[in-house]
Amino acid sequence: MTAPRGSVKGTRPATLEDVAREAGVSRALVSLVMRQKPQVSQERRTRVLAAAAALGYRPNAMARSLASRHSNTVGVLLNDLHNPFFAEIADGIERVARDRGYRILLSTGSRKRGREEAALEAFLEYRVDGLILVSTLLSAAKISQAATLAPVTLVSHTLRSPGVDSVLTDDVHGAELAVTYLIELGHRRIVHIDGGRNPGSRPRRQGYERAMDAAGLKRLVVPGDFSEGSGAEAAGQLLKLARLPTAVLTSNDMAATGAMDRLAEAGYSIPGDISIVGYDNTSLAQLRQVSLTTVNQPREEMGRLAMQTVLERIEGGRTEAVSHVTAPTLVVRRSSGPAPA
Amino acid sequence: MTAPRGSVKGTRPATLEDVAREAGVSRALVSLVMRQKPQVSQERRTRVLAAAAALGYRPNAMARSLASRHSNTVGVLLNDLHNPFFAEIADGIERVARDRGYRILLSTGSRKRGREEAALEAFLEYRVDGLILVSTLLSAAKISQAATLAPVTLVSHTLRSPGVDSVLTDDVHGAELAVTYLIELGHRRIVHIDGGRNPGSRPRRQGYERAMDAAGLKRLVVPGDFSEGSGAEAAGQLLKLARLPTAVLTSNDMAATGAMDRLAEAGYSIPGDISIVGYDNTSLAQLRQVSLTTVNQPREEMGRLAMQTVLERIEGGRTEAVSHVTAPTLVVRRSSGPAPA
DNA sequence: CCTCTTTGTTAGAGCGCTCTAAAATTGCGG
DNA sequence: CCGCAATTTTAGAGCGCTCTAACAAAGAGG
Repeated sequence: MTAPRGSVKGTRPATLEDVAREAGVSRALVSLVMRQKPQVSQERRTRVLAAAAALGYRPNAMARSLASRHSNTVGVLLNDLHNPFFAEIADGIERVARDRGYRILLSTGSRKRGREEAALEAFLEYRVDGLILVSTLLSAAKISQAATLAPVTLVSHTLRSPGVDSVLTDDVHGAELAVTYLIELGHRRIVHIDGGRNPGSRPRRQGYERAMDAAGLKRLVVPGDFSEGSGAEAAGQLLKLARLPTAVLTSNDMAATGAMDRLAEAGYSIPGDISIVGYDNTSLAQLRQVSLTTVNQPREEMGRLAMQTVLERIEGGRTEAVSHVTAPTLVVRRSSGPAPA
Repeated sequence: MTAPRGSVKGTRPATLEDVAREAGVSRALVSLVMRQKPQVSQERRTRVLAAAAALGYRPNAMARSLASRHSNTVGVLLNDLHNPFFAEIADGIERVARDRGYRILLSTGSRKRGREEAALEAFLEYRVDGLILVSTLLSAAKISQAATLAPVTLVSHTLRSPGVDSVLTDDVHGAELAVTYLIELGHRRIVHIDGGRNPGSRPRRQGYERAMDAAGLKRLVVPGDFSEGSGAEAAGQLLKLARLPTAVLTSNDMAATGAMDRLAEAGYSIPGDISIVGYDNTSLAQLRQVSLTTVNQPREEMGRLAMQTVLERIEGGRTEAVSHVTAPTLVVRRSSGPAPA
C-alpha cells in the first residue's frame, strides 16, 4: 500500500537498459561509457552518448552505489548551521570534494547530541565512503563504531581510535595567546566563559588556566556553551559579581557577541570598561560593528585538510591514524584594550 | 580494478539475509519488522529484533530506495551557507521533516549558478522524493525539468509551472513598508542597493520604486547582490555621489552590514548621518552591535511551510500548484532615525 | 593462411532490499 | 472435528546498476 506519488511525473526515468537498446549495444558498454572508461571505441562512445542525451538519461546513484559498493560521497556533520565558523569549514571541504569528484552530504545536529546521532545513523545507512565530523558532540563510542564502517575525520576534536583521523588547531596555545595578550595590556581580573561539552572547549580552558597560573593570577571560569545565548547568560553572571572583571575570553565568537551584547546593554563600554576576546575569527568577528579581538583558526584550510585526510583513507588506503594540528594566531580588533585604571 | 578501501572495516556489514538466517525466518519477514509493519506476531518480531541487534544490522538505504522506488528523503538546496537567513529556513524544514519521518539532504551552491546546477543534478541522481530550493539562481527551465522528476517547492521565489509550488513573503509590500517608514522620518534622498539576480531582489526593488513614486521622490538604485562584500561596494559608490543620500534600503541584511561597515569606516554616523534598513531580520540584524532596522520574514515558518507543501505532493498526491505568501513586518532598531536637518 | 596478442564488447551473476501473490497457520462456528 | 475466513509467513521476481570472465574482432608475425 504505497502512498500515491504526487509529482507531475512524465514517463518513468530512462534506465541504462533503455539507453543500451536505443544505441543498439549492451548494458555493460553503456555502463563503461557513463563511467568514462577508456576501453571504448570512439564510434560506440558517441553513439551511446547520443542515445543517453536523447532519452534524458540520468544514472541512478542508488543502483550505482549498491552495485559498486561505494558511493563517492562523504557525509559532513556540522555542529551548528548558524555559526559561520562551520560554513567556512564546509567551504574548504566542498572545494576539495569538487576537485576530486566527490559528493558531499551535509547534515547538522543543531547542537543536540541526539540529533547528531540520528544524522550519523542516516549517513551510515546511506553507506557514505567517508565521514567528516565537525566539532560534534558524539560520544567516543559512537565515533569509533562509525569508524569501523567508514573512515572518519574529526575536525576540532580528536580521538585516539583506529580509523579516526583529526584536524585541529592547537587550542591550548590559542587560548594562551589571548590571555597573555590581555595580561600584557595590564589586565588582572580575566574571566573565561567556557564552551561546555563542545569539542575545543577543554583545551581552550586549559590554555586559559595555564596562562593565568603562569602569571600568578586567579582563575575564574563561568559555564556556557557555543551559542550566543549562553554568552549573554554568562555575562549576566559576571554582572552579579562584586567586582566586574576587566577582560573576558570566551570559548568562541558566537558566545563573545552574546556577551558583548549583554554587557553593552548593562551600560558598560567595550573595551573601555571591559575587554572581550573571542575565538575562531569568524566573519562575525570581522564585522566592523562587532570588531572582535579573537583567535584565528585557518578555517578553509582545516576544511580542505579534513577532506584530503579522509580521501587518503578512501582512495590511498592509509591505515595509521594521523592528526593535523594547525597554528592559531591572535587577531586584535577594537573589542579589547588596556585595562581600566 | 577498484581502489583499495582504507577504513578499518571489520567484517562486511550484516544484511537482511544475515538477520533472517540468525532469526530462522524469511527475508520478507525481517523486512516487515524493519519497516514496522503491523502484520507480524509479537513473538517473531522480538526474535527478529534480537537477531538484528546481535548482528548490529543497519538497513542499507541504497538497496531500500532502489527496491521501494522512493527514498523518504527530500533535497534542500540553500543559496548560501554563510547567510543565517538560510540556516533559519533550514531549521523549519528540518523540524517538519523530523516529525514526519523524512530525511533531509542539504546542499549549497555558494551563490554560483553552476554549482547549484551540479547540486540539483546530484539530488536527482539520488532520486530524492522531493526538492526544496531556497532562493536559488537556477533557471526556470532547469527547475521545471526537475519538477517532472520530483515535486519542487521554491522558497523566496516563484515559478508558474506544473509541479512547482512556492513559499514566499510579499516582498513588494515589505520594501514599501521600509521606504514608507523612512519617508515618514523625513527622508527624501533614499537609495536602494539592489540584490541582483537573487530571487526576491526584483519585488523588493519594485516595492522601493512604487513607494518612492507614490511620494514623488527620485529613485536611485545601486547594483549589488546578497553578499556583505557587495553591500560594502555599493556603499562605496554612494560615497562618490555629490550628496550622500540620507537613507539606504538594502536587499538583505548581509548587504546591509557590509554597507554599514563601509559608511562607518568613511566616518559617517549611523543613523545620525545616514539611516540603513535591511531585509530578512536575520540573527545578524538582531545583534545589539549591529541593531539593524529591517523587514522581518517569518523564516522558520517559511521553512515549515515549504516542507509541508512538498509533502502534500509526495504523500497527499496534490497536483495543482500552490503558492503560500507570508506577510512581512518592519522591525525598527537603532540603524535608522530621523533625516538629518 | 593460421595462431597469438591486443583491444573492444557482452553475458550474466550479483548488490541488499521491497512487494506481490501465494502458501501456511490459526481461530471459530457448526 | 471439519471447513472457511482471517491472519501470519514466505517464495521469488525484480529495482538499475557494476563487475568478472569470457568471447569476438582486428592486427601482428611466421
